[in-house]
Amino acid sequence: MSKRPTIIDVAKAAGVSKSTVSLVLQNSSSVKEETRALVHQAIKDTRYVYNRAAANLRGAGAGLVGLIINDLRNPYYTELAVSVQMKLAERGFATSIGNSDEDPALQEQLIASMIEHGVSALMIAPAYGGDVAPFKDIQQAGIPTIQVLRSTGFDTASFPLFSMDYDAGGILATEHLLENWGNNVAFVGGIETHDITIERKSGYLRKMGEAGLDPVSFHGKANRRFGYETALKITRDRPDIKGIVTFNDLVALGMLAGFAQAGVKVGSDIGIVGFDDIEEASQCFPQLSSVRCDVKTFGQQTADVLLNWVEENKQPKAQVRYPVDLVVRASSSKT
Amino acid sequence: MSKRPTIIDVAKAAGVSKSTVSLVLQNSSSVKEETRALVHQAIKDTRYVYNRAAANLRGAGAGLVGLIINDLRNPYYTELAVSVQMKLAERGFATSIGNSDEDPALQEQLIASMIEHGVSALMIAPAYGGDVAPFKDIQQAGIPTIQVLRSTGFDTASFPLFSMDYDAGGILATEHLLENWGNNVAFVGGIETHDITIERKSGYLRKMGEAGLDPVSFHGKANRRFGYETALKITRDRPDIKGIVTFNDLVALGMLAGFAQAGVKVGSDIGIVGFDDIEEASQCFPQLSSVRCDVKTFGQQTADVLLNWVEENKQPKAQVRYPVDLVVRASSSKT
DNA sequence: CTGAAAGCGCTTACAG
DNA sequence: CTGAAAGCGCTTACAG
Repeated sequence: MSKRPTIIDVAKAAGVSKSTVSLVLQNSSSVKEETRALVHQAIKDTRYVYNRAAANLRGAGAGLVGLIINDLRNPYYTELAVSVQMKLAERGFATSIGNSDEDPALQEQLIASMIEHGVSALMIAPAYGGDVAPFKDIQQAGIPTIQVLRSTGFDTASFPLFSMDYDAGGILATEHLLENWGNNVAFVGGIETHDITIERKSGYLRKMGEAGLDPVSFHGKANRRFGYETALKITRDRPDIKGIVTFNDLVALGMLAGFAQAGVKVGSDIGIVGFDDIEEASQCFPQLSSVRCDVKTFGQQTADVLLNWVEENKQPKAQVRYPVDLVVRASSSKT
Repeated sequence: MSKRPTIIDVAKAAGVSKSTVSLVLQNSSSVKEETRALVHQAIKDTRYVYNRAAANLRGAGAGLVGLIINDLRNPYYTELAVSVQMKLAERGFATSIGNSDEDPALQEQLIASMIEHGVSALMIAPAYGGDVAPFKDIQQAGIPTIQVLRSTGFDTASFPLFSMDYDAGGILATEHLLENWGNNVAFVGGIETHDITIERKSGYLRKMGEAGLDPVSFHGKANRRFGYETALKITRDRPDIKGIVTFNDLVALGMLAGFAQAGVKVGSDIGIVGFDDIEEASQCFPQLSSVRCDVKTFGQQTADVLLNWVEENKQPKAQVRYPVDLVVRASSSKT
């Protein structure tokens, strides 16, 4: 009741030395099956709980992985965080999480905190505009770290970048709209200078260029509100635009609301394709066509890669891009 | 480069003993200002990083708080998790997170993991149907723990319950619909047997009872899909229903899509009130009336209470309910 | 206000 | 296959 039992208590109860208990705890193969059973019974009897702080101090891994996300409220990143956390748990690791809220200063603080806590590895969807200093600290601490879903133009040799083939996604969306909704196709959403916007827009720009068409874009925060406002603006100022590729589904969903408000029928008056294919895309009205970025599978596999790096010292490739595809639904199917 | 510096290295650099360094690290008031400055300089020079594992082992708090959520993908809980995590970070605590995915077995595993990691406190939005065993373990480990947003009928003396006044919310929503949309008001969503469903429905049942009306309910998972399907079903089978209180906004948002699909105009043919007032409620079309449960403020304040429990040993009250109010928007304003 | 000493609960070579 | 011993990097009384 009073004190947490230690391996010494377990050792006494099992009638072995504490080293043996430690070995059993680590699933070492050099312990007789019989002894192992004895120890496990003693663990139950004493209600022993492993003390990771002590183990960690002595050099064992902390069994904790840090996950830092630029915007955890965005369902795309929520899904990433959940799939990563659940995969880590499956492999026996706890997850320390932090939302940097797109703020490099907060991100720096989170990184420092996680280093202090001795995380075994780090996965970061970075905020833009940060300093390199915290990354230097990570490097010095020797913590395996993967950047995900957003490039910051950062050293990918030390910090591999795992992302999606956004460029291909932009091509698919643009081709589809050009074929079905004529030449006036616009790109909506995303801060113009961010690398991820450049990536998600590149396919659109290329396709428009190849077709000899002038690209039109509306840049801004990648959220519902911006989509909503831009839908109203397009209705008012650019009724000639008939096809829209959005930076992400959130923007597209906001546009759905805006066009509904304005009385424009999406799917017959105008075609829209989102980006990410979050769950809601198939559950709104009209259902939203979207570039499917299967972030759940992405999260699981990337977590596996990171853990393999930790456990087997297998350093991943400097850059990996997962494929994407286009899911066509009512928002871009002429009725 | 090779080895992480320790307080001994810092002590050498500063020309003091390691005890003094430790004292400075803990902001003890019994160190001369001059010495303190010396030590801080040495910390910078040596690029020292505090080793929490060692501190923790010696009895200091881990500086880690565990957060276990039944459904982290639900935006209401995402917002809770984010606001809690950010408040904890502000107060110098890291957050270990786990999504139990409504699975009591997973929840049990997460609790075990967090106890192992020596969390200083725990906040749990519980899954239903769990065993008491893991809670016994928490109790034995003496970890301050608050249950949030969902009651499980569990011992609130040991595990205080912080939630919202759902009952009052149900009353507000029902009164509003009864006044504006006639007597045929239904309740939609939520698993019938869950305590939280009973709480969120209680105000509706009472108001209907007082008005001498028969309640009508459609129970099921609290998600968009169920809302969508129920909207189609109501259109087909119960066109007499003119007002709807939903279990949460997700269900209401699904109904918006379903009614749009069916050609029923929400806000003129039928009135809907959601529950939670997640951000999307004000960014969909038509905008959704909702019972506002300010989960962001709730999360921040509850995190503060939990940390005060940890740091000042102030045990919170057994049960606390935050007030809610009704936000009326287009979905229930007759046009 | 600061230093010397003990000890937190583990893991890791090293013997046997 | 198992035991005795050292030590990880801190904190905490206890002297001075």
